[in-house]
Amino acid sequence: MVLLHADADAFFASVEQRDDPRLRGRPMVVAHEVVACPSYEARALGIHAGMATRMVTRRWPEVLVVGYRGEAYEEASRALFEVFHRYTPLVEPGSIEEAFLDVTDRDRGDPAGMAAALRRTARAEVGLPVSVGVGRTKLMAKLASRRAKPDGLVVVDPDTEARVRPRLHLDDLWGVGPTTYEKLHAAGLFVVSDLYGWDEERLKGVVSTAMARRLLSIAAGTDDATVRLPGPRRSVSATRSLPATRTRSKVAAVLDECIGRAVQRVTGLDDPPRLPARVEVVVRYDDGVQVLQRGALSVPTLDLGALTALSHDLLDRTGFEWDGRGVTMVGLTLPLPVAPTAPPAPTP
DNA sequence: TCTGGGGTCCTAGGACCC
DNA sequence: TCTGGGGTCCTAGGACCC
Repeated sequence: MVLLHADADAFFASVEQRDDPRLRGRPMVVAHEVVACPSYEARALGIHAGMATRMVTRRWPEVLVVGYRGEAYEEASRALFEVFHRYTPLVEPGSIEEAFLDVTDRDRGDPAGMAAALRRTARAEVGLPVSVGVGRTKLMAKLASRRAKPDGLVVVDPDTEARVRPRLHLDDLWGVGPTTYEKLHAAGLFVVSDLYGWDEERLKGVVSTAMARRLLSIAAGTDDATVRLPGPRRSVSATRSLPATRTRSKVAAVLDECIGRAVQRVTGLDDPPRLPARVEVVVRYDDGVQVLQRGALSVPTLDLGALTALSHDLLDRTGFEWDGRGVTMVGLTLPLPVAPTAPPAPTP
């Protein structure tokens, strides 16, 4: 197997720098209330995603701030994936800006050459820097692209893999987050080689069944190398951060704007559109706590009136008005049914 | 200092059925 | 009337990813 993991660097910021020459080579951030994506020049100053925008501009007045342009990023993503598909039909999106590509038997024995060609094409035609990692499994390709950033290429060949794999730290594994690592740590497991000698039954006493299987396959070198084509989108969400507020009308107005955006995106997804049967409304408070409320529509619909009525109901149920904290984010998710029915087969 | 504005997947438990 | 074993579907809640 030869897998590539292609990952655009500082994606939102790179799109902005591409579209506005005045931003190129300068520290800048894509941000609303907080920073969503700093350019590499801004990262060099110590700026990272999640910082309050006001703090950034106060401390680094030379940093330019631009707003979030969702449609521009989606268009750039489409162009990027169009390039990916020239190298193989087997493309599994990881997010708007990254994908696994299975190029087994297509790379003419020169995966590095193919990866370099992909990077050149993305740069020339889409105008974006893309880092690429090459490996035998998804994990290896992913670790390689992480190592390749920014704007680089790293190949993990079998010899390198054999050397590196046992020494991988468990919290560097994709899929192992703080909660899981805490459990592994408590069981005395820190690196991949610590898993040698463990079996599934025993590891299931530490982490969930699925996680135990995944970890043991990583230790055995038989981890996931299957690139899966994307299925239909499972949900669409729209959220928006705002300056901490307790004013009901402000929160409701931002939520209404999110409903509009989400409905538009669902409508653009399929023809005819799939209709949500439920709505989830989320609120984040200024102490960082998030509250989610879910509710069912009486009938699946994209009708703005019905969605707004239910969403406002759910918003009330989050208790945002009376618990004294300010609201710093509000939004909603529309879970979508898997495609209703396949189109009828053509009649012979 | 643990976020933005998006997403996916897993698991537990209840409802319901035979 | 109660118990039991087994299956499926749905939802809530988390963990995790960029």
